[in-house]
Amino acid sequence: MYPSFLFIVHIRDNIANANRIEAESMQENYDPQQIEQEAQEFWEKNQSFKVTEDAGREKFYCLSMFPYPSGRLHMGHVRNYSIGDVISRYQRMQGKNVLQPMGWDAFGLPAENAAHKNNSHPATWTYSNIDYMRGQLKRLGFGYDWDRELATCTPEYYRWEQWLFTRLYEKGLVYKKNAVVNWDPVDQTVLANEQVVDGRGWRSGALVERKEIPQWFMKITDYADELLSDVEKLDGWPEQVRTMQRNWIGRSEGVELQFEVDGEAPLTVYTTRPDTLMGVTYVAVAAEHDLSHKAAESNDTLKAFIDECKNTKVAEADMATMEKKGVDTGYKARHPISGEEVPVYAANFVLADYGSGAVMSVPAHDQRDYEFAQAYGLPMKQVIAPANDEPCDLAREAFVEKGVLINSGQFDGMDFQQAFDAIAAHLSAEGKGEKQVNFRLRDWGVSRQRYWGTPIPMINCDSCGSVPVPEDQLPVVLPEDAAFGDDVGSPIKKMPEFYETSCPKCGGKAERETDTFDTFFESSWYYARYACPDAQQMLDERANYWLPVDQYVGGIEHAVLHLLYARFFHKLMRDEGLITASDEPFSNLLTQGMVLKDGTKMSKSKGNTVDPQGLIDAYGADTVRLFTMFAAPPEQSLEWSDSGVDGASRFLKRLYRMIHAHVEAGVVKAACDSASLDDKQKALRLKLHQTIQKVSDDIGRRYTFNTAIAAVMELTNELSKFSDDSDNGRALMQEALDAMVLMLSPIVPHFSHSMWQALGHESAIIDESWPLVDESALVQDSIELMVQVNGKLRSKIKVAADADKDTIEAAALADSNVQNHTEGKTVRKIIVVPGRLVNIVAN
RNA sequence: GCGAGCGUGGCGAAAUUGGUAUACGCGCCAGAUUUAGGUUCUGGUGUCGCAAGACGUGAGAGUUCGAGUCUCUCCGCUCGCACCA
Repeated sequence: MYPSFLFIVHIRDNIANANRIEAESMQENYDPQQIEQEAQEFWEKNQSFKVTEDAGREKFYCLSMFPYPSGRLHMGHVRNYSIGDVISRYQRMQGKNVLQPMGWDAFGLPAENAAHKNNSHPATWTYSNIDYMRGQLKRLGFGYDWDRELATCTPEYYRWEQWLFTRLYEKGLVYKKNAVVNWDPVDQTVLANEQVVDGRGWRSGALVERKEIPQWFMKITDYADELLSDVEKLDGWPEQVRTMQRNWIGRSEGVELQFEVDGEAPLTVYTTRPDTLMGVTYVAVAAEHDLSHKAAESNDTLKAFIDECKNTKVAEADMATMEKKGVDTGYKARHPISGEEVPVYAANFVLADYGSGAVMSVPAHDQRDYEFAQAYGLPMKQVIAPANDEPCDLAREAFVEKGVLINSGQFDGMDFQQAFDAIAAHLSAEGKGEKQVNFRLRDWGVSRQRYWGTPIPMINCDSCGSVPVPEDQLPVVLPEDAAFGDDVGSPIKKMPEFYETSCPKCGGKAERETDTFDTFFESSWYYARYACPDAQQMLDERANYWLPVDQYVGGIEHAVLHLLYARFFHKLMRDEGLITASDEPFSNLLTQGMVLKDGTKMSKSKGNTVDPQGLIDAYGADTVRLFTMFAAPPEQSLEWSDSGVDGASRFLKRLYRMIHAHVEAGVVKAACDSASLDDKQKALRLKLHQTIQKVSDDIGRRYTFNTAIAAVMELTNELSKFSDDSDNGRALMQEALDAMVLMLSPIVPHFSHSMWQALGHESAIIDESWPLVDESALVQDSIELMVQVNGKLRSKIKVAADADKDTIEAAALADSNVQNHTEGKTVRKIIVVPGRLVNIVAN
C-alpha cells in the first residue's frame, strides 16, 4: 500500500458485514490537481513504466512521433501523445510487455533563428525548451519509460549516424553532386523554402536566386524497388498513406531516347509515351541546361529569360503552378526516327536536376505541351486516334488517352503496347534508344548549410578529394561555443579551429565539411535507438527484441517524407547487419488529423492557438485528455471547442459523484448473482456487457476512442436511472462501476487510479487487466425488428430472438400500420435481414 | 499543376459488412433546486406540417427491394510536393 492524501480507505474487519468496506473520507468533490499529483507520484515511485526485454512475454512497442522542442507543447502534441498513451495502457492491460519511449527531435532551424534573434545560443534555447516540455509531458501523465529519453543534438546520439554515413560512403551509397538551392544574394546565405516569401528572402527582402552548389546525396533510388514492393507488406498502414508512398516513388516504364543536335552532345529524353514519338514538334530543355547557356551567349532575349528563371523558388509546387514560359534557343534537334529537325526551346517547366533536364514535346497528346505550343505558335501533329468513342477535339484540348497510331508511317494502326514495343525495338536497333524503368523518386540531398545540425563527417583534401572521417575519430562534435548575433550565416563556416584539419589519408592540410545533415536524418532512426539508448554501437541485440514498432502514431503531414526516409534507414541498418529480424520499421501506423480552431489549423501566425497548459491548470490533465479523445476520431481533424472541454469535465464530475454516492453507502465485495436478477437488473447487466464488448472493440481494434467514450457515457446515463438498494442491485452497481473505471483507465488514468481505490480495491489499477465480457449476460429472449414497406420505415415489431423467417414475415404483415401501407397492393417480395429489419415490397 | 483525403442538425460528431439517419457531447428552450448568478437534476430539441405524413447526409445522375455508405460527373475545403518539422 501507499500513502493516500485523498482517500483514507479503512478496511474494517467486520464479520457481520464482511462484503462491505466503509470508505470513510472520499472527498465529496472531484479535485483533479490532487488526484493527478498522487497518481503520478505512485507511478514514479513504483517505476511503473520502466521496461526491459522479456522473452517470455509478448512485447508491444508503441511509439508516438517525437516532438521538435519548440518551447511549449501545443494541442497537436497533446492529441498525438494521448492517442499513443491510450493504446499503450490498453495493451498493457492485455498483459503485454509495453515499451513507450519519448525523446526530442532537437536539431533544426527555429533554434538558430531564436539564437540570432536573442543573441544567445541554439543549445541553450533547445535544452531549456526540452526541460519545460518534459515537465508538461509528465504533468499530462503519459506512461513513458523516461530512462530511454534521447535528444538528437547530443554527440552520444548523432555520432552513430555519422558512423553509418561513413560506412555508406565506403559502400558507394553516398555521393557528392551539384544541386540547386535558394540563395539570398544580400545575406549571402542559403534559404529554406519556408524562408522565401513571395520570391524574396524573409530577412533581407532581396529577390532570391536559384544557385547550384556541391552537396551530399544518399542513393535512396538504389532502394526504390524494395521501398516500392515492400509497401505491399504494410497492411497495418492506412491505404491512402500506402498509395502516397507508391505514387511518390513513382515507378514508370518508358523509353529513353536521343535527339541529335549538330555540333553538340545529343539530348537525352525519357518518355512513358513512346507511341506519340512521331508527334514530337519540339524539344524543351531547362533554363539551366548547358544548351541554354551556350545559346544565350549570342541571344540577349534568352539570356534575360535565364536570369528571370533564376528568381523561381526551388519548391516543386511553385515550379508547377507558374505560367509556362520559354524561348527558342535556335538549336535544332533531329528526330530519331523521321530525321526531321525540330526546334529546341529553353523552358521554365523543365526541372534541371531531374532526369536529363530535357523533355520531348507532343502538343497533340499532352495538355501542357498543347498550351505551350499554342502560346508560342508551335506546330501540332496528331498521331493518336481514339480507339473507342472518347471525345477528341484538338481545337479545344490535347487528346491524352491511349488509342491507335496514325500519321506514324510504319507504326500506323498499332495500339499503345504494340507501338511501345515496336518503337523501342526500332530505336534500339538504330542505337538511339532503349526501354527503361524510371522512378519519380530522386536521391536524397542531405547537406544543409546550417549550424544547428549534425556535422557531416567528411574531409576535403586537395590531393585525395573527399575522405570520410575515420571511425576512431568520431564523433565530429559540433562546437557549442560558436557565437550568434546579427550575422545570419552558419558560424562554423568561419571557425578555422573547427574546419582546419589534416587529411586522414595523406596527412596533408585539409578542410572539414562545414555543412550539416538534413534533420530528417536524425528522425529516420530514433525509433530503433530507443530500444538500446545506451549502446556503445549504433544498435545492439535489444533492437531485435523490440523492433518493429507495433504501433506508430503521428501527424498525416509525415505521410510521405519522414516515413519514407525511416523505411530507407531501416533497410540501410539491416544491410549493415544491425537489424536482423525485420525489413520494415513500423507494422501499424495511425495518422492523426490536425487540431483546428475556427476551421483552420492552429498556428502562431494566425493567433488561434490554445495553450494546453492553461487547460491543465484549470481542469486537470484527465479532462484535457478526455476531451481530445472524445471530440473526434483520431484520423480526422479535431475542431477545438472550449465548451466541449467543459462537457468532458462535467462527465468526470458526474461519474465521481456517482461513485461517491455508491461508496458512501458501502462498497460491495461479493460478485452479483447473475442467476437471480430481476428484469431491470438483467437489462442493466445486458447494457453493461454490451458496453464492455463495444469499448473493447473500439479501443482495441478500431481506435475510435470517441465512440468508446460515448458508450461509457451512455452506460453512465443508464446507471443514473438505476436505483436499487437490494444486495444484488448494489453488487451489480459495483460490477458496473468497477468495469467503467477499468475501461476509462487508459484515457483518464489518474481519475481511474483514484476511483479504483475508492471502490475498495487494494491493488493499483495500473496492474489490472482489461474487463471481460460475460457472454451469458448478452443473451436476449426477444429482439426488435424494423419493418419497412417499399424501403420506408413504417413500424417496429418485437419477435423471439430465434424466430424463423416465416414467423417474422407473418408478424410484419400482421402489423396494423404495415397493413395501412400495403392495402390495395400486391406483396411482391419480402426481404428479411436477420436481427435487423423486414422490407415488404408491394405495388 | 500533380498526389492523397474530406463534405451529415445551430456546433463537434455517430451510423463498424449496402439495412432504424443524427447515438454521445456542446449549444439552445422549459421546469425543479438555489436569495441571486453559477452549479446540479428532469424533460424537450433535423426541416415543413394542426395532423396523417412528406422532405432530409455539398450538387446532379446511376446501380439496388433498400444508398450517408457503391459508381460516374461537378462544386467546395484540407494535407503533401523533396531545405519547416
